[in-house]
Amino acid sequence: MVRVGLNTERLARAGAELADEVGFEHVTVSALARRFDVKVASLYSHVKNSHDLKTRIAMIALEELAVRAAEALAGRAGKDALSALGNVYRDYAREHPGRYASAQFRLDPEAAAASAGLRHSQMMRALLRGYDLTEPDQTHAVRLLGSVFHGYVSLEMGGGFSHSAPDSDETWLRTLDALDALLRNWPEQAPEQTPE
Amino acid sequence: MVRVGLNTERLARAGAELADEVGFEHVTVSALARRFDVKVASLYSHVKNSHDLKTRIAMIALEELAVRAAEALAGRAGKDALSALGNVYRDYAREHPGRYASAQFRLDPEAAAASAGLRHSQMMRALLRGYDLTEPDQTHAVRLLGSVFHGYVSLEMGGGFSHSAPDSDETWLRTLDALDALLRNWPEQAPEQTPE
DNA sequence: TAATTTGCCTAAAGGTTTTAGGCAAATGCA
DNA sequence: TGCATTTGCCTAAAACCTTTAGGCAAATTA
Repeated sequence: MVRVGLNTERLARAGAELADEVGFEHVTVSALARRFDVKVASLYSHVKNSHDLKTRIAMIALEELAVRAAEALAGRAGKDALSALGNVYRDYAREHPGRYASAQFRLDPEAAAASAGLRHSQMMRALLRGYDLTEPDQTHAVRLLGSVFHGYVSLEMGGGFSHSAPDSDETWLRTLDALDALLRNWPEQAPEQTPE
Repeated sequence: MVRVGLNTERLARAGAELADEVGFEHVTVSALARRFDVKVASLYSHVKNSHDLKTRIAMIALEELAVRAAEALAGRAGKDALSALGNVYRDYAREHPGRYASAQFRLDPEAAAASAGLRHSQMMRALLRGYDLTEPDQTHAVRLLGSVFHGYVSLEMGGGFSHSAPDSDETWLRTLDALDALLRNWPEQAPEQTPE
């Protein structure tokens, strides 16, 4: 009886690869066992359950994204930094669709705290130092940036922008232009609207 | 042997309710059968398979969203229309989280064509008539708006903005302000950046 | 009323999840 | 080196979900 050498780390990494190949929603403990040519039950010594496996995959993705983001931001500021950060998310989603999807997996509070999630918002804040925003606008802007990046990438991955002109690459560039313009020219709180 | 009176329509509607109660990802043919107190196999006369069921739920959600959006836009223009449309998506997601999630379900081309998807982008375009954008900027703006609305709502639903100040409602208002400012002041294509 | 269609059923096969208990390989220690 | 312990993968089994096939009875139509 030869041992394959499974462990939690290897399983999670293989799970991440599997996610990229078949989609995060099709990652199963069974499929992972098959990939190691091992019986399913064997995995349960290394991973608590299916949810645990998915959580670990998500943590890998968040970590990889954070590393790339930090690299991308190093030495850049302003629009240059904005584009670089946006491209990190977009490129990662294209290279690793399953991992990217996993990063949206809802983590329980404990996992969330241990994840790279906080670093992501810290990097957004670092980026915003190149613009002239103070609290609470900075927080609003962090959330807006996150929304645009995530929203754009997920709609694009879902095929929302394909098969219609103009090219999605073009829109992406214009989106970055628009965000930059918006951040440089962040509006005051709008006066209350008076209906009629 | 009493008949419950199943049909495709009722199943899809019940599926949508189920989605709101247990989450779209936990909608199963089995659970739906249980809800009608009927054997699982019975559903397969009305619904092709699990994927078909989910597709139908997504179509319901897209349709309901389109109806709400049309109502919200009627008689409004500019920022007023922008806010109304954004609130449609956000409020729908809060009232019907499972249905909202289903609207992100990737439809195959045939279902997509038959869905209310097109009406959604047409309404975005209608909204943008209140701003001064011509093609291809209008398309860019449609995509940006879709990204922000979807991104914001899905991050907010995922708990991304909770437990931290300022309030998510506040950010939402400022996000609408920001989008309005951006659309009123849509930037020219930015000059190419020269690295170094 | 008879014929047809339709609706729900039983049966069954195959896949995923998860727990329990067991044997053998690897490791640690005398 | 030899023995004890730990660890890794196994078999077995229960529970649940998906899907197909074939059947009988209720509803519909002629």
